[in-house]
Amino acid sequence: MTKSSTEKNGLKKGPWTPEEDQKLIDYIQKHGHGKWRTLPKNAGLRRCGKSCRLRWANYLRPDIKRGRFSFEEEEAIIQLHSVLGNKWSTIAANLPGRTDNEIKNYWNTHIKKKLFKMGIDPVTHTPRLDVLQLASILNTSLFNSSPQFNYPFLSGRSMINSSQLLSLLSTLLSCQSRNNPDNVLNHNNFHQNDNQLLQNQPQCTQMQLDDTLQTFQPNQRQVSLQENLIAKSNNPLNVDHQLMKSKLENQISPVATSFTHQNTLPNLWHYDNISDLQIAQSSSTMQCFSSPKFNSIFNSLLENQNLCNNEGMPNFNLSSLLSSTTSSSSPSTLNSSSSTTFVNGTTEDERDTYGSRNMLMYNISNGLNDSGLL
DNA sequence: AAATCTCTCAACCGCCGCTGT
DNA sequence: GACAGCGGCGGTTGAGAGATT
Repeated sequence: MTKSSTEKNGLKKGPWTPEEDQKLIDYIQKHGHGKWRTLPKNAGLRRCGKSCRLRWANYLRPDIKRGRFSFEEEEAIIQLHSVLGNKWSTIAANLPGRTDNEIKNYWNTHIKKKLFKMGIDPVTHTPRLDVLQLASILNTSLFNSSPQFNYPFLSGRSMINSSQLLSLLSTLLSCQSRNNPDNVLNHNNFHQNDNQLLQNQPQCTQMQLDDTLQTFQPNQRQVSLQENLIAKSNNPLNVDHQLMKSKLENQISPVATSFTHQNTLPNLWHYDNISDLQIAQSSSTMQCFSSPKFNSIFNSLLENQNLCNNEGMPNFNLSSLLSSTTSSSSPSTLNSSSSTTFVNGTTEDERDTYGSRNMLMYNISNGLNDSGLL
């Protein structure tokens, strides 16, 4: 039985016809909405009240904005979701002309995937643990012992742009998990399509992986967003998440706030305005990933067939991996895995680095500071 | 050109909280 | 306080369009 032919208790279900839409519009324009239970009968519709309310709220309402989500709207959704979770109606109240259903769909079909590919857990908005552990290994192996790979503008820092590493490693892990896509996603309560996402990753031949490495161009917006999320997850000001959440929920006005240029951040998804800094980052990253050392580590990762255990957690042997790939590293580098592993977030160095860069804190409502408190 | 696969999003379902009796 | 009715919300489904083989 298809949606279009479904009938129950004499009530029609499935897609609405233009005639039904017109009847509903005419009735509401004349009498207003509300009393959804009795509305369909009065309007001459063979639909349940719920169906009418949904049709009106999600499609027929005159103030509904159609079309693609803007980058500003996307930013807002991510920021609001990081605080509110799946409170789609509350999120929608802050996006003029957007419905909760529309936002929910957009989240599930676009943003969630995008965040996942960036190495961010879309549920917690924190870096994926599997990616973090790999990043830790690579960071330790590559950069602590290879000063030439440090970014010029970060010279002297042992921890370089980890979010770029996260992004690459997320890609790599996605390829890696193709043989067992459940590995990475089981613990995230993902939508069915998310497994498809991983299954759709191309088979990782060496040539394709080389291409991945050669063409990997970190996007500054991704980097900024990741860094912001990392900062938030480690910022002591954000510890009381519940308090922040309730403050925000109280603060959010049911009257939608429009997003002006001044309270939104520059659109960093675009590749168009690549700054010198980005070029420097990209070229340095290219240098890193084309290094023999990186290839060595990377090949070891690929050869490791037991990357994740049944719980979806990384399950590789750090010492064997490092000993097989970092023969030129100093003993202190090898031992440093215990002190620099990201398991609970980041190192002291990174807290310092990311904590000062709340680059993408979205100004959700006037009066809220960066921690979400008044 | 046809078959198959993938993605999107409108619509449904079930649950929950609020309100009135 | 208990119950019923209703509206609202979030999770899920599946038709159909578009992309790929």
